[in-house]
Formats: sequence, structure tokens, C-alpha cells
Amino acid sequence: MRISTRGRYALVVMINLARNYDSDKFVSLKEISEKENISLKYLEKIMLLLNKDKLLVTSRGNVGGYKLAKSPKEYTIFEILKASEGDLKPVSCLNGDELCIKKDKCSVLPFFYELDSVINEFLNSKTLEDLL
Amino acid sequence: MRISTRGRYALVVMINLARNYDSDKFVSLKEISEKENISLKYLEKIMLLLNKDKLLVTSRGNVGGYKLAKSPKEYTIFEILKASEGDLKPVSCLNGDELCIKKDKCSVLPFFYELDSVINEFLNSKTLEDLL
DNA sequence: TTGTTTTCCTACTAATATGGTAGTATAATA
DNA sequence: TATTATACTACCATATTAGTAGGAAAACAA
Repeated sequence: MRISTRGRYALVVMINLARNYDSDKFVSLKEISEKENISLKYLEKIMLLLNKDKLLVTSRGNVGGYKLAKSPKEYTIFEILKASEGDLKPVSCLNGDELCIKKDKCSVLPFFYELDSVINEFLNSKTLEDLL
Repeated sequence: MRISTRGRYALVVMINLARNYDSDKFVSLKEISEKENISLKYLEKIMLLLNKDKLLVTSRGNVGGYKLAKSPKEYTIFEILKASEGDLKPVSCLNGDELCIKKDKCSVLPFFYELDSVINEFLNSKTLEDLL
């Protein structure tokens, strides 16, 4: 039961952008990757995931980069992890795509539903601002 | 962030044993694997993990099998998942074995500590009896 | 318009984890 | 002594993770 580096690095990037939110300037990935010592190429790939969910505003070129699309307190940690990690369900049988044929008589499913909502409530209660 | 089949099957086995707790009889894996439609050989491997943490009493031979070592309400879900899944930390950097060199200046670590304790508190608050 | 810098996009890859299977040894009992 | 069940070890196919590599496209400056 683990969040991978994708989700971790996504949060790190978002925190860096949040710190520059007031300046309204674009921050390049090169800058973040050097500061945080994370592979630039790998970060680029993670940004695709965050972009797919339209969490950011981007600009290419010389003074380009990324900046937040809304204020830090409007981002929940849930939406950032969801965009970067994909499905956050604690067991695959809770994922709509992979339906479990035994789900109707499964003795543990109710418990996993509870665990899922405990985790989701926590991740939804925390905002990007809380991490600053 | 997902619990694998190891943890799920471990819980299913434990529930089956809990249902037979009052009879004080050993239940064979063959019986459970047929009833739950889970590979016997795979279950055997999972039982090694539960045994390693001494969660069960076992007996070989004709009327052998497994039974609980204590009453269902004395097992927390945490200890069952810990035995079967291994480490339950939400990020590898929280695991003592894999120390993170950046941990002192890591901006997300405090958040992951919190997430970890939210999950642990929930898993420790639930007992095997609650799943019956 | 040409060069530089940045994001955007796709393809590939090494290492590890997952979800098993197979075979044998060992213990308990009839 | 045969049978049945756990205990233990080794193996294996597939998927996921954590990257790397190379180039296209956009923005901008000289």
C-alpha cells in the first residue's frame, strides 16, 4: 500500500509552484529538477499527467514553464495524487474497471470500502496550502 | 496505493478461521481454497507469512489445518495486513530500511507521516471480529 | 529568420514486485 | 505403512516502476 515516486514528485513540483504563486511567473522544470535533484526527463513525464487533468497553466519557450491554475488552497491533495498516481483505491476490486465476480458474497469488501473513504476523506481535507 | 491479493486473501482466510473459532477445530487450507476459489498453493505461501508472525496454531496430518491463536476480537486488521503485506507505510521514505538522503529538507514528509498515522489508526481500530 | 529554450509526445528499457506453479520434505494420524 | 496436511524452496510469466532517449512544436530574442 504505497504511493510511488510519481505521486511524491508531483506533490514536490506542486509545492514549488505554490511557493511562486504570488509572483505569477512561470517556473521551468529545469529549475525544479535541479533544486530538488530529480531527473528532468522523468519530471516531464509526470507533468503530462498533471496537465491531462488541467491542474496547471503552461508556456513554452525562453521564459516559459509552469504555474498553478488556481490558488494553493483550492487544490486538494486528493486531486494531485489522483492525477499523478491514477486510481487511489486500496484494492483493485473497488476499481470500477476491474469488476470482481465474487463481489456480492465477498466478506472483506465492506471493510475496504470503509478504508477507502477514510483515506479519501483525509486526502480531500488537505490542501496544497497545508503543505507549505 | 494498494493492498495486494496477499493481504486480501490473508483476511479472507482469517475470516474463515474466525467463523470456526468456537468449534476449536482445525480447518484445512484445501477447504478454504475450494470454498473461496483461491489457488491452494498460493494460499500455502501466504500462510507462511501469517505463521512467521505466529498468528495461528497449526497441525499437520489427517485432521490437521489451521486455527486462530486467540479470539477474533484480539486480532487487529493492522497486524494481519502487516504480516501478509509486509510494510504498510504509504511511501518508501517512511520505511526505516530505505533511508532517504533528502529527508531532512523534504517538504512532503510531514504530510506522509500524517497519512501514515491516519491509516494505521484505522487499521488498528478494526478487529477481525468486526469483519464477521 | 534563425537560434535558443522550453514544453509536448512517443518509444524504449532495466529492475523489481506480483501472482502464481511445482516439487519435495516433514509431521500427524488412521 | 499409507494418507493427508502443512512447511519450505525454487522457479516463472506478467505487470509496474522508474527511469532514458530522441525529437517535434511553440515562444521568444537577437
